[in-house]
Amino acid sequence: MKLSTRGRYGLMAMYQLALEFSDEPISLKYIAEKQGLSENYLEQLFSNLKRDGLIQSVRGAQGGYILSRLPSDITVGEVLRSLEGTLAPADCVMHDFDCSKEENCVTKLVLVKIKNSIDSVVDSITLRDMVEETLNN
Amino acid sequence: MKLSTRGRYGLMAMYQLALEFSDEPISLKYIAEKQGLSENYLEQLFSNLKRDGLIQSVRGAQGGYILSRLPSDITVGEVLRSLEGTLAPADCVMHDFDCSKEENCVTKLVLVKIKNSIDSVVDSITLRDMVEETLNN
DNA sequence: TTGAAAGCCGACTGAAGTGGTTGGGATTAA
DNA sequence: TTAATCCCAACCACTTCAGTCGGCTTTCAA
Repeated sequence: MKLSTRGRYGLMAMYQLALEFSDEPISLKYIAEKQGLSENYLEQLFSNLKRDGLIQSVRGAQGGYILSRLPSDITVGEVLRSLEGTLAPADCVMHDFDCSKEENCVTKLVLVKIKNSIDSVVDSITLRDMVEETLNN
Repeated sequence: MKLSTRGRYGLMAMYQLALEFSDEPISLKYIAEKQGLSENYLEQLFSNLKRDGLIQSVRGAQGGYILSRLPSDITVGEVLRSLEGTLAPADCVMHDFDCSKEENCVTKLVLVKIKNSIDSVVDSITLRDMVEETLNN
């Protein structure tokens, strides 16, 4: 029931982008150093985030990445789902899943409750919230 | 962010024990058949559940397992933690973990919120709740 | 104009985790 | 005494994880 490093690292990186949000792109190298992560690995994660429209890239020297939207308009849930896939605790809780033993599966009801609870938390926190939480300390 | 089969299968098995709760032990073979699970695999899971005092075993022919407490007194959280370990979405959220970058880690605040949310859901559902949910359908 | 800085992309890899299986005990009711 | 049952440890194939590596392409700045 662990979040993989993809989700965690990606969130740390997105937080950094939010923290230094401006019209200037920020390089992967900088983010990796700032957060103590592998630049090459982060690259893979950013490809997901870009594909899902959460960040934009600027190629060439002095290039880097920028958030596609305001930090207040990007939720932790969007970031995690982009990197981890659905946050359902089991496949049978996903929309398009056809569970053969649909009836009689009380366990599924429990799993759905867990999923909803996770969703409601991560969708209620934005990158801006995270930034503000830093500033308050 | 998935629950492994350990947690899911174990919960299904415990549900079966709750459903047929009496003073007679129920054999692993029966549970495995009833829920469509591997008997040998379930065995491993039951060793955890027994170690953690959630079930008691009766050896020998006509033996099997019984819940150690009333279904209404065993929560889904206890079952899942016995099988999966802590339900924290990352190691840094566990009690005894010493995170080197303790400060400056906003991500951890988010992870803690996720953990608390999961805990409160699974600790609020008992095996009896699951049984009742079946009977209502 | 040319080199360095950056993003882009696909292949590869060692280590760990998952989801079991197998075999051989020890106990006990019938 | 035998079959049913729990107990235990080892093994295994497969997948996922957490990166690394090498070689592109694009673009700014000197």
